[in-house]
Amino acid sequence: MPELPEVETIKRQLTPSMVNKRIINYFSSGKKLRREIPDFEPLLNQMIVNIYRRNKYLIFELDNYWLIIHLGMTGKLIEENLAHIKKHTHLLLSLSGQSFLNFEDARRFGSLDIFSKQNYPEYNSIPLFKSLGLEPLDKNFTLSKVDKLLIKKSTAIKKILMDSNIICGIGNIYASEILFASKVHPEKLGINLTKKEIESIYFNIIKILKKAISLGGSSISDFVHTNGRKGTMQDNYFVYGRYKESCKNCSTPIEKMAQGGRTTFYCPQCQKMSLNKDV
DNA sequence: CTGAGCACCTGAGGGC
DNA sequence: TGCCCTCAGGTGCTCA
Repeated sequence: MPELPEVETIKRQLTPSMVNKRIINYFSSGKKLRREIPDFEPLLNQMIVNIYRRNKYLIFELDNYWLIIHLGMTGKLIEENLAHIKKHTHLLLSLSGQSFLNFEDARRFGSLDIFSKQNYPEYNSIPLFKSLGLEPLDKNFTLSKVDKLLIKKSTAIKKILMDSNIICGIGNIYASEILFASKVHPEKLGINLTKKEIESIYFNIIKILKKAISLGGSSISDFVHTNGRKGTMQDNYFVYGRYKESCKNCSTPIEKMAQGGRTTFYCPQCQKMSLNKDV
């Protein structure tokens, strides 16, 4: 479910209300998620110092630990005033100030991990983050770095955009939207992209992710904010989920195809496969 | 190195 | 009402 804008939205909503609160109790379903879940006992009496995001992971910095949450496809983090264990609650944190953080995940593709700060003083040294690529909203996400990464890959650009070891946080929705905005065919190989195409992709990554964040992310079926409300970026899609609907730019019916087991949406007119590399 | 296929799960929606 | 099928914002593994 959630891509960078959705996870960033959750981070921004949780930060003001959770930071400086103390974990005083917890409930764990004990069920296996993407991985076996850890023992949460060490979290007791830990203060939430800060909350970060890396790729699609939420990172809770505690006094002595890092609590790492991935929402998978259907994960939710809901703040509530009552302890309410629901059908798909996997972790319920009881916090000082009579508030509760409920992690629900129906499909269980998410993950919960704990690392000690003694072993990993900086969260970037945690194994989960070791091989991750560039953060699109960081200062060091530069055109020249993106150019160097894309131009050497003989892989379809859609798959490159979704590879978090190259660029972080772009999933199936935003990859399609970024390529439409950039007028690049999803199957064009990295090595065949022109300078102009790379530049356009670079700027549209930033523009579209920021726009999605400003709209509170996309709510298609599962994603909700920490208060249960929905984001509105889904009303602004140009291609995703618009198969056979007319292109908002040229009225051509939107096409879809499979790439790496995921559905890619594109406009066959606006995103023609240009074969020449240098124009 | 590359891509396709599949596996991990539950739930929603369509067709009959 | 029920069954069977397909599909879904993610990731990571095998195999050719």
